[in-house]
Amino acid sequence: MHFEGPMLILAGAGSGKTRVITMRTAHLIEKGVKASSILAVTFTNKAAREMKERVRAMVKSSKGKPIISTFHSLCLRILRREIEPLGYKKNFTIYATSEQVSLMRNILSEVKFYDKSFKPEAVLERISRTKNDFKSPEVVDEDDPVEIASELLYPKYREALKTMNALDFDDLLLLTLQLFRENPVVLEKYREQYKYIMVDEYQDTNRIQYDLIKLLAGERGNLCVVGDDDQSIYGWRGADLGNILNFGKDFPGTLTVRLEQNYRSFDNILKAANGVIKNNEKRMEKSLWTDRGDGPKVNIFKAVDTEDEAEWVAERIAMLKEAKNVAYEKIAVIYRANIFSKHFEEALRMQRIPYTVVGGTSYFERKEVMDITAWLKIIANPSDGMSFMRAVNSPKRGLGPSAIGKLTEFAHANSIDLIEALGRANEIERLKPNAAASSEEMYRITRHYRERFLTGKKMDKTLTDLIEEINYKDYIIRLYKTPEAAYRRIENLDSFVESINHYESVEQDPSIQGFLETMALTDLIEDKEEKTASGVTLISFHSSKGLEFPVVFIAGTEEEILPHRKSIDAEGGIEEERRLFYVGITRAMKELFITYTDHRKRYGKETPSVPSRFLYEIPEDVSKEIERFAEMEPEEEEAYVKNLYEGFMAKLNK
DNA sequence: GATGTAGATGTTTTT
DNA sequence: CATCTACATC
Repeated sequence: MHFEGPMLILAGAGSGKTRVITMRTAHLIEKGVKASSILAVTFTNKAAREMKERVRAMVKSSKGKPIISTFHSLCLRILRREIEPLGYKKNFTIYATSEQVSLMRNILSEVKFYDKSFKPEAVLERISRTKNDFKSPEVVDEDDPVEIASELLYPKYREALKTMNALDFDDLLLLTLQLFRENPVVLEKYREQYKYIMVDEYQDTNRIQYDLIKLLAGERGNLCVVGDDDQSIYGWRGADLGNILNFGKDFPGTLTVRLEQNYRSFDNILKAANGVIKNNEKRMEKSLWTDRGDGPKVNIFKAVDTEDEAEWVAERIAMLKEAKNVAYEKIAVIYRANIFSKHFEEALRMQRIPYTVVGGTSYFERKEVMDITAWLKIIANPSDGMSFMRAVNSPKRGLGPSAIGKLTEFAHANSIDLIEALGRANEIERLKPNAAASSEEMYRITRHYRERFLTGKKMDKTLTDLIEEINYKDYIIRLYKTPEAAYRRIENLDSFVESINHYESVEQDPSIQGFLETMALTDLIEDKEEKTASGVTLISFHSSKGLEFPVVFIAGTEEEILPHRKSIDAEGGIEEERRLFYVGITRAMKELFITYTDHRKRYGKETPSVPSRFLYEIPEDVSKEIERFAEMEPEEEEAYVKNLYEGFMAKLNK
């Protein structure tokens, strides 16, 4: 019901965070606030989508729609309109991670810095941190060669992006901030537009996001943030816990509300979670409670090794299904690193239990999708050099390093982009006739499809024709030896064409650029997978945030895994790892199993495991260490033995 | 351009 | 141990 002025809602896990934001939005509109002057910012597309749906259900459509958007989409929308004073053109391209990597690789080899110790990824990570913390040059660690190199490489990287009229993810936020700082008139315009601002998952905001929000809220200070300091798990990505801890100081007159009632979990689970998280020093005192009753105790199981751990989890899942008829979809296995999924995949396959792995390679990181996207990108933004290099090589079209070198030189000398250089290939004297012909051919293709994408409809047909024209499918078939592999790739391509079709049908004003943006900012496969996902969920702690499952297994609760080896010495590392564990525990609604091993193979070597220090923080009266056969109902045991037998048979058959 | 191989490396990843 | 990558060799 809060109306104006700054507000902080400390919302514990399962306390109805999203509900609070949507209700307040509806309430504001009811009080006469214009819907379009309300801005709600989230981190994920999923959260934004969910919120949109809930608001739509609560607010009459005649009242208009509030702006509900992720940080990145919001900034993108602003930059599309306002970027020119910053020296970019409006048709800029967004570079995804892999494109950043190739660009950095180029830069490294150009500067002759190319020494194996300089991984483009490491340099980029460093640069990203510099961008996000606004880390000033004086704090450079002189002993760290990557840091020193990054100082040198950062300007080159920026410059390269700018000539290609491209932005990386960080730039979306950074340039928007720069725009607001340098351009009071523009800032004022957006301040007038967004009079009521809400931020979800505030504990995950980084420095830039904080500055952006603060600038937008301005004097008015109608800022309402929702978050849980105990669930801040993205410190390594620049999230600054200080943002939420100091909110009251930053915004005088803040009204703070704590939501401590949990509507998700049984009490024993909550007590375990509270017992763990209270050991953190850097937090705001709060304690979750529930009126749901105790529920079963938290089960802790010690497995012999990783294989045993995975098998036990799989058997236990089979048992839950058999004896209690728990649907697989209600069960999740949570682990520290994605690499651990394979153990569980194997064990579940053995038991013939269906599962879905969350995370891993995303859709637009797939080669075939990226190749075709590169063509679309040079069509939308001819300055995009990285995409040009990619397109020209997939499939190969008679333009090798030497021809491209000459083209680049020519483009540079005449201050034109590479596409234009292709069209004027006949003016380049040293270019071989074959290369010149290939150039003109490629020029013709890009021109032709640019024309069609700009004027015509049926983008999916145009795209299909483009794929045909460049003989892409033949190239894929040649590239992958087995027909199955090639087939899978072609299927992916078809679904890519399908997604452009879908895009065109839902968008009011579809364009090739709009499609590329949707692609860059949302994982196109997201919606699709959400509907088809079935079976047991295998997921990392990080990805599990925001989700809930009736039954949860937390695996690998050992020193050097949770807390992870690399975070033990890091500043604040242990506390963040503890929050990770806390997030995992609070995903469980009814039953929670926590496992660890006696010994496991590490880098090929058998090593004894040490139970995680966090295990000892779970109060004894809410947990129990269970034995293989212990605490089983008779029918459970029967099912268990039956499954054991079937699992054994499956192994034999395999 | 395909294939083989030594050598390095081993977290989390909202966009 | 398993996987990736850079580089050599055919």
